[in-house]
Amino acid sequence: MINNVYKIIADAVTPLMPSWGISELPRFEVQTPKIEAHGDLATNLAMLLARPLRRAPRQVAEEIKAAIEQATDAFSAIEIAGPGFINFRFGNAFWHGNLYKILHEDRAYLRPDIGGGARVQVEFVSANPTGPLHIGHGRGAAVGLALSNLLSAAGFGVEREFYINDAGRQVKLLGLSVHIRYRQLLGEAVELPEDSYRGDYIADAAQALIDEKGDTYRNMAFEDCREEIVDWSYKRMLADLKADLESFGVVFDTWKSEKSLFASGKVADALDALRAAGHVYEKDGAVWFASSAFGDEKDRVVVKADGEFTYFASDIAYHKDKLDRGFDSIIDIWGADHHGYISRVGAALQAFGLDRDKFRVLLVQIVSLLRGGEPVKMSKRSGEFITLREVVDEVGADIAKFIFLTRRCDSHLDFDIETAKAQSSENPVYYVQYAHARINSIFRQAPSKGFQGVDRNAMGTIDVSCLVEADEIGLIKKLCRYPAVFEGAATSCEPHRITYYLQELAGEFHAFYRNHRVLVEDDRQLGLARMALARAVEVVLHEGLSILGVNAPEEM
RNA sequence: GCGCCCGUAGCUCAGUUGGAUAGAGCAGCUGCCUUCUAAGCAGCUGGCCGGGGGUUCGAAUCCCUCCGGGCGUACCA
Repeated sequence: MINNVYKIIADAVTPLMPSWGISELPRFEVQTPKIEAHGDLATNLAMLLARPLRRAPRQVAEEIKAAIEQATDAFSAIEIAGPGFINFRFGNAFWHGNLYKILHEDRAYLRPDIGGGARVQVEFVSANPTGPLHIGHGRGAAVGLALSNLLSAAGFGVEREFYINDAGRQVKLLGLSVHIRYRQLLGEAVELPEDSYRGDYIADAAQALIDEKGDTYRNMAFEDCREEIVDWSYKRMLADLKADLESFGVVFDTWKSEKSLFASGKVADALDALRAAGHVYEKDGAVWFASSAFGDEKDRVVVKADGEFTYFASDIAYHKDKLDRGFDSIIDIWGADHHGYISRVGAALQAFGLDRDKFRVLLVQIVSLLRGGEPVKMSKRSGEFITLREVVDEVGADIAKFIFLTRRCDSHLDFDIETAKAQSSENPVYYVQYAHARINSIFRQAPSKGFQGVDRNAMGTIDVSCLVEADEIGLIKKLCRYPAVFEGAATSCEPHRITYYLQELAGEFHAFYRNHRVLVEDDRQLGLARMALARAVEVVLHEGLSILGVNAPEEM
């Protein structure tokens, strides 16, 4: 809609350019005004032209208005207002026409193609397989899921990836922790080191190891069975992560192993390539990547003096590998505490001669878990924390996801379990789902109210021209805003815009529902038209919720 | 010290990438169930957009500078 109008304006005005003495139009905007009195769409073109033409903006606006009226009858009114805005209004027929597009579930309408098939990889969660997921991972998962759905709907070829940190110190520590617990369970008097993992899940793993392997590793030094135990332990943890994510509704396309990057020589190759290009040097017994040459604050170590690779070394190889796999862009979703890594990873990509603009990071801020307004105490060291699974079991996946998506991801989020659990108006999820359920209820009632045999999947043939009341037209206008919201959300990678839109749409529907009967028994035509409108609302609610990864229930 | 993020109603937060008179939800008051689901609707109250400068037709939004909060600043992950 906006794009069409942009073109109409540009085409209508182009013939005027010679007389204005300009060869190019400024980058003007077409927007939906906040206030209804300002029309359905507005452009700032006249104000932008005022300066180069050295004329009063309203005077320029008059000229533009005349040109547009000459060129098209698409608008029912064109008005000049304020400092020089040109406001456009559409007639009811225009809105009825748009309603048909939604009723035909025109994909090109609800899902404008902005990706053009470009391949995007979204990497998210990527939690260390050393313990259960916590609430922060849940937020990352919800954002990653919604973003993937959004981009996929917008015409990108999306691949969801989970990066497994199965090569570093953390998984070794996990293995050690499990081994020691294992020996304790078998009666040995051994102590857990200070920095090891604790928590019941370690003991559970140790018990499972006994069940599976007996006392095979009982009298062995950790070093002698390290590989087997580490391997066994993290795979067990990973299986749990995967199961938790699946029950949260998140499924990945690929699981990329850090260890495999080492095994295939990609880490060594990447460092060699940097070395060959002169971006690597040795100092103090360590190997450094000269990232400061590419905008990083300082150079970074890639191989420590003890010969171990740093986490950053495999990260360099990993991100190079992502682009080598042919993605047009790669999006990482990280916890906000990792923001310092953005510039160094970007530096590495640039050093390889790759386009670092293809690399984008979404930072997801910390989640504060509350219960009834009080912070929930969590201590990682003692293993006392509430897991994502526990939260999801308590409040439900839909609610958790929706709440995670009610904020921009770079702002802090308070997640109150009690509030989330409450089946009350405090809960925005229900508000939206309820609208969807109400519409379904209408269609269930229809046959008993004189509307037998109305197929709600085929309402595109119903004459809706009798929908002329302010509530009705307003609701249609709201529906027509969806594509623009969708496009904005996709291009800015901000799925929360969909969340807000859905709340607004649900609100308008609830008001409409309260004020007008849909199944009007003494006016069949009006009843059918309103059913068509309700159906369109249902389609858009369903569409939006599906992007958020939230269910749209038919009954509540 | 340096870097990144944030500061908007009592609380939690949006704000269409610089637009017109600043928006929701919750909390607080007031009404609305004999009619398709009251998990709902209508109304009232609530603001120096952290402070101060600047950029321009126009700033919550961009720049500078203070104040205040979070995070980062490892041969940790």
